Amino acid sequence: MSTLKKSPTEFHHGELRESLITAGIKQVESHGLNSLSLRQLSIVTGVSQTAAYRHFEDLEHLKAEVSKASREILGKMMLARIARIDESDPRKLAIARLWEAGDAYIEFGMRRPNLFEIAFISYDSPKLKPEDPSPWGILNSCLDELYEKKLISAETRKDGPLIAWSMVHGFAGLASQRFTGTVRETKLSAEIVLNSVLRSLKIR
Amino acid sequence: MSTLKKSPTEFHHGELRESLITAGIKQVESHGLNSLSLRQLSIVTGVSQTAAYRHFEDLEHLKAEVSKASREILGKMMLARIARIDESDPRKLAIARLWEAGDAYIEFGMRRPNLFEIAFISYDSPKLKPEDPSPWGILNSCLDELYEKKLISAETRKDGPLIAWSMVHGFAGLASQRFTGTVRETKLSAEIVLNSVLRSLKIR
DNA sequence: GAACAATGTTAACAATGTCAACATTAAAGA
DNA sequence: TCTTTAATGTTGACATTGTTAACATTGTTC
Repeated sequence: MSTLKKSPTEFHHGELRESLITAGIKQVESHGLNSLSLRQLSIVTGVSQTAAYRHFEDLEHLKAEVSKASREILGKMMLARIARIDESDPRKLAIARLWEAGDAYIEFGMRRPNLFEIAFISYDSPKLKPEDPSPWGILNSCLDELYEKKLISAETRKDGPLIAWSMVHGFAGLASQRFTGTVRETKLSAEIVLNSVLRSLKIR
Repeated sequence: MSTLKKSPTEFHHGELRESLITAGIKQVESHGLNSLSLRQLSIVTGVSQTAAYRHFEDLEHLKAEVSKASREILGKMMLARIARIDESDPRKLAIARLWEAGDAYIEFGMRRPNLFEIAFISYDSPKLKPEDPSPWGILNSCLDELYEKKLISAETRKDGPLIAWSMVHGFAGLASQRFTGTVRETKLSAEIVLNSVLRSLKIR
């Protein structure tokens, strides 16, 4: 277990900060946000109860880092879906990228609700620099591309991120809490929502 | 203080359950979700540390009730805004009702972010019956009215709740965390979002 | 190689969730 | 009315956790 190793010596772990965040992600994903504790995390990682305090000011800062890591996972999932698209028509490609990015966002909310929860819970108290690539950044790239390909207006380019993110984020949040019925229903609902996003952007 | 009184006798509080929920709302609103504790709540309410256990199975169940109470507050705010509308044209009235309901929802997220947070945090573990009137119910009433007035299609009546709620809920959540800049900007953004909802519903 | 910074450990305290045992009151049935 | 019982509240106790202080070990720098 990489989370258990202490390298290079037995005393110094070597990558404790990263291990703690990784263990935090695992813990939150499998047992929920409330189960996150500095002590248990330290022990699982193979160090003493208070070792984490050498890397995080307090529990809130640790949570903020796990939150950021969750958003990074989400960002990677979005990029992975975008990379998998097979489409030669540049216009269709631009639209497909927005669609897949949004669908990946929704899938993340459905499949990993606990990570989605911590990803977007008030995490700005301990100030963090925006991760790269962030979901917000990816969305803006998609809209940039749509604008370059003349598929949306300048005004829509300006308001689009707000509209698209609100809709997708809102649905993902509701779906992650099973507000929207079964998974099968949610799949269909996701299509409705994504189609509605495209309509809102008034794609030409 | 109603939360402190023990009636009718000194031993029995009389309305402890309601007092605890009310105190919980206050506590969450002013000091955040994490500050909620059974012990402190009991003491604030004027009873012993463990009195709350006669009314709530555990902390999670107490949270679920505070969550439900928060949604009820939101529902009342939406209804209050709807009731304040002065509009004689039935069609304009129906549209205004949806607008005001959505705007109240967004305002709730902005002005009372801590209540908004607990209102829509995974609260379904301890099963609860839907409160009355729920935000979801109010939204559906608005769409019913739009449909009766022939302002939206049957299909939109079906998909509308999902679309409208996703958009408004998503934006409210983002706004409650100041993702969208200053309050002034948020006011403008709210208009953009609500206009986008109306466009998505393809009002005739 | 010595001084210093970084990292990890141990011990301790307060706050909290929770349970068990007990006390008091209200409610219901004789 | 009186007794029994359920509902409600209290006290004491224990485990877990966040957090700090004091101390120990290791890596780094001059």
